[in-house]
Amino acid sequence: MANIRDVAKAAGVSVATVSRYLNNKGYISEEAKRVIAKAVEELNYQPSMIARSLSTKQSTFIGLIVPDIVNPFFPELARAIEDVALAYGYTLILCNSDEDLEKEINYVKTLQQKYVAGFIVASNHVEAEHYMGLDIPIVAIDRRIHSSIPYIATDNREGARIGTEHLLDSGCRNILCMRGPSGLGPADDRFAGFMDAVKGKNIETHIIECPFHFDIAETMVKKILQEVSIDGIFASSDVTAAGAMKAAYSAGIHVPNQLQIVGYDGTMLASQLTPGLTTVAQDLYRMGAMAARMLIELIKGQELTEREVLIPAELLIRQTTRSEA
Amino acid sequence: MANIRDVAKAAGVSVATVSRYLNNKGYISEEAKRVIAKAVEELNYQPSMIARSLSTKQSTFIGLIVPDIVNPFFPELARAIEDVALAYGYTLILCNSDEDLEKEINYVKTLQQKYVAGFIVASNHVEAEHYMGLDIPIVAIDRRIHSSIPYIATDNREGARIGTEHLLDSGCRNILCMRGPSGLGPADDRFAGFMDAVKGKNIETHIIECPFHFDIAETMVKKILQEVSIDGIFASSDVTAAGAMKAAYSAGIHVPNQLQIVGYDGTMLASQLTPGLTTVAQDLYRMGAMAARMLIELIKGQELTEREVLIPAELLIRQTTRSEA
DNA sequence: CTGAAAGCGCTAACAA
DNA sequence: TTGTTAGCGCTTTCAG
Repeated sequence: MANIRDVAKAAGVSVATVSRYLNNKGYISEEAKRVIAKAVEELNYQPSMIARSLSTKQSTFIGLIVPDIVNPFFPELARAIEDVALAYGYTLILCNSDEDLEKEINYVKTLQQKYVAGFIVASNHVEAEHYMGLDIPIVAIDRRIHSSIPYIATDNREGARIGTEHLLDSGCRNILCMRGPSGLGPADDRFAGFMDAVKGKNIETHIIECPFHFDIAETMVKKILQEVSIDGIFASSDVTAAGAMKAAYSAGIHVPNQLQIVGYDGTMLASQLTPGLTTVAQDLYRMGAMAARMLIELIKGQELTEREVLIPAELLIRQTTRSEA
Repeated sequence: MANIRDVAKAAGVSVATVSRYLNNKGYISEEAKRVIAKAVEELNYQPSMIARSLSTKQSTFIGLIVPDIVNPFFPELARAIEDVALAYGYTLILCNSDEDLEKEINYVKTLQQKYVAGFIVASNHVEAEHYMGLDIPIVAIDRRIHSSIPYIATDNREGARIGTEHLLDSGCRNILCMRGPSGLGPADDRFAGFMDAVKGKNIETHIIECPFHFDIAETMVKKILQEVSIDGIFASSDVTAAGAMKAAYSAGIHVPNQLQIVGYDGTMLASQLTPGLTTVAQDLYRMGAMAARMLIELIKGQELTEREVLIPAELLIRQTTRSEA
């Protein structure tokens, strides 16, 4: 591959001029532009980003750290981030942390060595010290990792309130809340939203804590259905809602006639289940795109107008609830 | 951040010696090793991969090009690739091509500028010329892009045969085959496998071509169910199978009592549907891991023992079929 | 076994 | 407006 010197030679100018041309910096005569453009074209020249990075100490890589891309929550996020990154000339590095602190720290180190321009992190380590002394811009997504780090998420509390209220409006009076792992920010917020909705309403509630896992959810709900009688379930994820649907099916309980269910997340899964799952949808794409935009502003040294942004959730009514009048 | 010169100075040796130490190259006295190790430790030194890349013209980035990471087929693949990449010291760059040739070409160019060590491509452009003159190792996954490019996929034909045969074994005699887009390698192969299974067996078959899209599948199947009478469906993806399940539900047709369905892919979706979807599972993780291993061998300049590998598919029997004796 | 020095390709003063 | 040149941090001959 041709390098900048070849281009300079071919165009009969110095490398400095070529560099200026490439970066639109400083004055260049029209004539110079012309010859350089021609040389670039002829040699099919493409500047080495590596050399540029070494020289400027900047790069066009963005590191995305997620627990596991296989979790259906993350691909859409990643997609959005990738889209805006691409638009701004950045490329995305994908890292799966498995919620493993050591792995995460390792990644941060590795990417630092590779001069990443910034990080977008969906992680939940409270002791996020390894991000602090980094002097690389960071944006936290979905989960707040530190007060000093800009953060963007869905308004989980309000979303859960809306979802639960829908259950109430649909006639449920005896509700099971499948809350997510306590200590996990979004799970706690959703649980709070659930409580907001039922408080003082003379509703009988049952609370279980259930990880975001299909099989476990199915098992837990199967057991619950034998023990108590309920007419509604608020699950704090689509996956656990799907587990609940299966448990109901096995128990011969008809959804939504005997039991109504609302999920949370608005993933594809919810729309592809039979019957279609009513769910509180997060605008994942918007969330990812916004995070990417924030990060890029940070990278460019701009001040953020908002350091914490909450994106509203939206109720998607489908067939697991019967919205009565 | 400290650089190699700082380390050399602190250790009282030359940078060359430090470099040798870092790369385990050439002879170094035990004494030198000791002092350098100490200096590295004290300065918390981490070599700059960028500088190293510039010098060696190699990098530790692997580019993964997929149509869309949101398609549930790809995350698991990406995960596997990332896992082995990480194990070998590489990091993964994620690229969504949207099946758009221009976008794909652009990515290839961009990553070339960033000195990627190799590509893993899941794409289906027959005119894959832009990959040819690249002198960067490439491995194709799921879809064959060129005879000169190593390729790894599931044995789709055999998988489809097994899935269809299961329908036959379960008593179906009147089968709808929802084949994928013709011209697409895997879709064609699966269709061929379906035909292999039914040929000469006095089975009534109906063939429709259906993109891998839930809503479209649902609509098409709804229509079919009104027109003809069938007792089995072979869908060539889980998503379309899910659409078929929903169509059956709307039509009041019981699955599996009146209609049996088998999907293809073995995604999470299949296991989370109610009833659980019988499906032909691809070992996506294995496929991805193997692709990554092949690529890394290529990067290291080794010869591949096999340039084309087919991974067997496995039938996962769940509740949408009634395996009779 | 070790060190000096010449690059890798590009950017950014500084001079002209 | 343009060119010269000194780095960026590391690798790699080539002498010693």
